[in-house]
Amino acid sequence: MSFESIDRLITETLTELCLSQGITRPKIVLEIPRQREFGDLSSNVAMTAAAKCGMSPYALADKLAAAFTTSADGVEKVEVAGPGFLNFHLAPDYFHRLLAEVVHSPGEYGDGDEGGGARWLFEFVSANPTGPLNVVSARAASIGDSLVKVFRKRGYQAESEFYVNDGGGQVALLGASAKARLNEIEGRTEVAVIPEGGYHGDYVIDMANAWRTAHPGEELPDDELTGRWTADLVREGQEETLRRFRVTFDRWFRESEVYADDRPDAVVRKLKDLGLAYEKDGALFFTASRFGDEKDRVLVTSDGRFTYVVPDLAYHLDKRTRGFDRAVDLLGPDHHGHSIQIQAGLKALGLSEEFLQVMLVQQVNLKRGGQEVKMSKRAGVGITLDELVEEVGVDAARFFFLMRKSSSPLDFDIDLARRHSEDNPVYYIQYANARIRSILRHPDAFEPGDDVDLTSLVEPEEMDLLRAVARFPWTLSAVVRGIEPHPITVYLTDLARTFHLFYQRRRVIGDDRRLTAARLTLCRGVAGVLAEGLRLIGVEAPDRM
RNA sequence: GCGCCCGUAGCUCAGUUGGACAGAGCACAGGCCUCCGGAGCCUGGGGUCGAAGGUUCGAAUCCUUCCGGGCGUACCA
Repeated sequence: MSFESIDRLITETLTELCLSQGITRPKIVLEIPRQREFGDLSSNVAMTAAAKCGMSPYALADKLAAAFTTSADGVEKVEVAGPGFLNFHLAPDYFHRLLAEVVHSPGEYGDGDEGGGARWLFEFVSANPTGPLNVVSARAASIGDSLVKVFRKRGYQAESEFYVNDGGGQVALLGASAKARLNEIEGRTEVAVIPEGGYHGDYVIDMANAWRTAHPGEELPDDELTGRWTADLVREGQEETLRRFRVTFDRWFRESEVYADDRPDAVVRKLKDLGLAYEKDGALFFTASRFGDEKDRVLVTSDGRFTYVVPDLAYHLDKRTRGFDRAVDLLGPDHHGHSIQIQAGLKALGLSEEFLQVMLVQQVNLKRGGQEVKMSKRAGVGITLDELVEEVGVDAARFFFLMRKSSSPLDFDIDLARRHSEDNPVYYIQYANARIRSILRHPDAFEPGDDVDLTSLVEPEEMDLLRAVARFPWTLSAVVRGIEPHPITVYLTDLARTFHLFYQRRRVIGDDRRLTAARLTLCRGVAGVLAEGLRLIGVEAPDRM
């Protein structure tokens, strides 16, 4: 009997007992209790529904429990405990069958259909093409990529997108900076001044040199053209960096594409038509304060240019037009004000408030030797994603970025991340997998076969492992509910720990062939879940370390 | 001022859409390799869940206020 069928039987029984009466089924029906003695699953329905059913929690719980003792297979016993909890103890057989499924197709274990094919677009990183990616982008890349993978696994049509801001003033500033660098290289020092707020990083020198190589002897174009050319190069570098970080995007969407059909104009026109825009001080304002913003916002500046929010609104409308049911934006903490503007704008333009979900990914504090490592992309100093990966490796970096909830600032301990030792959680998990693979490689190991008899798996360490395996789909479901991949790292650490304990106390390969076969199968199942879990967070699961 | 995020063990953090005596790692103290990988395991001490009210059968979790910390608050993107 599965979670779902228990859920169903509770609902049916409840309906029978309390009859219609317009009673709505309580929300939380089943959970995995913290304490082992409370069973494998527990339910609080008796307490939440007691008043509505006109019974005491105990009386209701007893009646519900009775429904199970008669008809449920897979459920070993149902107890009423505490203030009225229903505790379900599942039979070992339930877990044995589950394990057989896992081993049969480990890549499909944890698949779900709660998405129902809904189309979700995840936009993340979306860094300006004006410099190398920094570590906040790296964190967003880890989070976004994992979300897409998990959402797909749970039945969503999830896609990833990188929005390239190649149209703004920052790009022209990059162009001016590159020109200054080129002038500097070629000895025209009197015009080799990087403008106020420009880009000082060494990569700009590389860009200048690249320009010269590509255009020998040519005059320098204006800032904007130089900027666009340079930005293209920077963007390619970002894509390459992300590829090395094992993050690829379904689409790179350029701001310039938004301009193609004069869509920013259309946005402004529509807001005007709706009477939600007005002129003041020579600029055009949007009545954002009527849609939850703290004040009205400028759409068109007094010198006739669109502010950032206009093409961005057009871009988000485009997401809807392309047929996405929901859009999720992962933004840096400095974009908070902007996200409110976008939400207000989309609401004004008639989109439902649920359409866009903004997740603010909090900052990353790099620490080395106990000291904070400061960074500033615009000044060209600090740690880039490339440098971080070179120092700690992709596996550690991706895992560390998911060790905290994305809404919490993350302290990234570089020393710990590069340490290949027991206190590094990445290796702790990978080690569990490598250990299993090593057992499976053992000369006395064998292929248990599909009809393996698992009934001998009854020891506490074995049951703990089976329960941990059973929690995997549960964990993924939590990721989807919270739009937050962090539970995966917590889960994998726990699964690895449970395995290490099992390994320490129970020998897999022994004289009893039936028991050996069962335990080999258990090992394969655990390794399968570890590998699939690691895949979802972009971390490798090596057979040897 | 306003907005968002965060205050849980000495340190870093879990705590599943409120649930049954608050968990883990690190650090500290002690133990475990004839035997499938010791990158591992076991035992132990440690917490008025920032504070005070409120809602509830039940609160670390929800509401209010306060205290403390971080970030943001542009006719930049």
